[in-house]
Amino acid sequence: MLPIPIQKTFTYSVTEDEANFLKKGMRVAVSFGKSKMYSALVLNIHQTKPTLYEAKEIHQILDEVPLVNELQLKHWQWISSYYLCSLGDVYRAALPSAFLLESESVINKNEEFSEDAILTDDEFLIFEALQHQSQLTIHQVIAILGKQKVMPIINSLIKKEAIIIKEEIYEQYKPKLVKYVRLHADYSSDDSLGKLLEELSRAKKQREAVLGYFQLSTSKKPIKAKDLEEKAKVSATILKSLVDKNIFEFYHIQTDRIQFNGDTNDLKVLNEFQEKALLEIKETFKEKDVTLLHGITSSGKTEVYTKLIQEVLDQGKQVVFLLPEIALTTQIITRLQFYFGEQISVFHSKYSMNERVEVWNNVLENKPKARIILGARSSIFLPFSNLGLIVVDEEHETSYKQFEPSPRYNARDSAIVLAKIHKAKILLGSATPSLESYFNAQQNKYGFVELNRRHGNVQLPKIELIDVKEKQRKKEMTGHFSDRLLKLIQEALDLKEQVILFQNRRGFSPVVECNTCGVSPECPNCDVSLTYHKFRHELRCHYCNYQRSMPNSCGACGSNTLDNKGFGTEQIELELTQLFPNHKIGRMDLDTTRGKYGYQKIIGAFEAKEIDVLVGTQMLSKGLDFENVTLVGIINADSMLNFPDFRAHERAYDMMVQVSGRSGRSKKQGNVAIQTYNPHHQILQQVSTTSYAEMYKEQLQERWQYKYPPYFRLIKITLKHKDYNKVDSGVNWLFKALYSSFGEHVLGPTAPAVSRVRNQYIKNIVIKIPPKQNLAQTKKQLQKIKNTFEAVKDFRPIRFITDVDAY
DNA sequence: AGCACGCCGACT
DNA sequence: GTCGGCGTGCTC
Repeated sequence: MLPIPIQKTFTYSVTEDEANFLKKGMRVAVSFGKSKMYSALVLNIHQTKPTLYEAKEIHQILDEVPLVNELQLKHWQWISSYYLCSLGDVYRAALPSAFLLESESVINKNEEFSEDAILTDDEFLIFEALQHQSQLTIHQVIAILGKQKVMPIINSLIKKEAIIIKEEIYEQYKPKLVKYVRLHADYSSDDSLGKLLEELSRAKKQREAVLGYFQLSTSKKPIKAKDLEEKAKVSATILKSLVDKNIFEFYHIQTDRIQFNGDTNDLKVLNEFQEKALLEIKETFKEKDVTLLHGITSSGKTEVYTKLIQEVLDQGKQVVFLLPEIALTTQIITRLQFYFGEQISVFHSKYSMNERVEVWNNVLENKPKARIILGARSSIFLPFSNLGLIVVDEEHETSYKQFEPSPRYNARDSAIVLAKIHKAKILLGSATPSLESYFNAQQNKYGFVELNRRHGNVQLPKIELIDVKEKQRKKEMTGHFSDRLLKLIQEALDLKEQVILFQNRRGFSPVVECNTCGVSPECPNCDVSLTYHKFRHELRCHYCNYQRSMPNSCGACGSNTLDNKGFGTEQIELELTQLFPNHKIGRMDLDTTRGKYGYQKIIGAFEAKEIDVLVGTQMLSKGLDFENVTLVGIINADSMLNFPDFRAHERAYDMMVQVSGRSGRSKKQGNVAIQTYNPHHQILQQVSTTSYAEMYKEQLQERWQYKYPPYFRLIKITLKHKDYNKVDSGVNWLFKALYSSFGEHVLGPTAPAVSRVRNQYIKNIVIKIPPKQNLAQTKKQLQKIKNTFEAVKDFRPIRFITDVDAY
């Protein structure tokens, strides 16, 4: 199997010795195509010689033991067939990139060559460069010649025997070595110490280093060079000179990059409701593999998880704890480490390549320090061998679904399959379960447990709807704030409590519009208007990251009457600094949380009460736990409700209930203020009374009526190409073909809200699959149609994206 | 996916 | 005349 999006697998030949050594799941380096080298994964070892071609030999075996086990391969196979992508796609997504080494061609000069005269100018240039540098990569050659097409020149040089080309692969993973110090064997006896110190009587610093060494050595642990330097306050040079004098010697030990230092504590005692929930979960697990835990915000789900995890650990099994977003790991990891200490490893995309390799290896070897994996969706690809439990926290989160690139898998659903493969149990937890999961629980497919008492018996927050239209009429709005919301903020601040304000849109104002001609500046690559970001005084496209400085006058009519319409987090932040000049305002959105520690910095500052009011996008809603927050304000609820998506209402409900849940988590009852133009909207009413069941019932009925999940399955097909006409004719052809197979359940073709992104035109078709229709069969049929589509040469350049369960 | 081969436009 | 565009086909 190769890490490229091709359906086929390839057969290579191995020697008998190699065949005896190789096992399924090991990687082998193979050349593929003209020059490329890939790390392929062994899927099968057989003796059937291919008839139509000569199998190439493998280049090298890369692993001592299989890197991927058979359970994983089974899981990958399922993902590939369910989500309609190639196995190669899954392989690529599953392994840390360090394992997927690719080759690069390098050229060396042929020492025997001397007839420079027969070389052309370009060829000579390269040959010249090789006199100074023993080796050149293709990229370097491109840079030297300043042109793209270099292969003909290189080929010609090879032909003239001036250079030699070879493929070089790099082992990308570098183990981290820590330098340790020990005393040279000559000084091992006790009486030699005095002698040694005497010898060094004139080298003060070196003496200190030796003394420091003896102080540290009392603990009998190996001594790190760094620790000694610190302890004795000496530099690395001093140590080096002692090594040169054969007094010390250095040695290295390979260590993991991520280490936990700290104590562990006993699990918290559960309150009676948590205890009851735990018992119920265990009860459901006797019959069901999947159980849904519906626990209202701040009900202490995490404590229930920890008990369950402990029991699985006691059976010697592995545990996965899935989180929708890395933003959450910071808080949860601290909480779980509090109990489980170094048994936890964390795994997500912001970890470096090397760190991920280490976690992978620790799981593969079933090391004690990787018994619990806490991580984002990609954690389901780790090489577990005896999984006992998977916890999917915030199960309703849409970020469990990957959209780009392929495989477009849902980690929650894939985890359910993974659990089944391991015969493990899986617990889905949420305060606002997804309709699909709740439906499955109601249908008795999943076990179902509720936890509806808040921790410490704090009451759910008081939710208040504020009618913005009314407030505007009465002239009681200051900017985007109603007098009521301002009063609540002031009250909270007076009590030295913290406030969270939620505005689901980043930037300053989404639309800049000319008041004279009504034209707004648009992105040259995408079909959207640009968003104004005040901080850098520029316009930015949120789809392709195009940016330009804010123009002074309208590009269409030239008048300087450009005005901001709508608003985002940045503007709210600005208004607040003006309204509350004596308080610290913070902002948390995509723009302020870039980088590995972006989240941590802001969350940390807020926890440390360095920030009084935190303005943010939906990031804020995700399970963060701040004990001093007593007010949550939703600036504009309507933008969430008027989203053209069948899940808009469900999501709006989730989001509002989740943000509300950030208020009043520890001692006193919190407040929530929701500003809206439409306070009678049923979803807002349901939010204000936290009536999940009512929302569920109503939404479910709509789903049935309009043929949506959980009743109907959805497959979305997206076509992309830079030529509009091409996409258009392609999509029409495709629609006809699909229609003749699936009839009225094919919807489209439609252009998405943003119909052009990065200069590519986009068209969608959605296939709805009725409950009775066979899924596998449907996918097969779809695959067939796709093949026919791609056989039309006019359509071939169109990107064809299939997204199963596109929600 | 990546890469070579092959056929057409605008430039040293 | 060639450089470089991308359409087409193939990779064990």
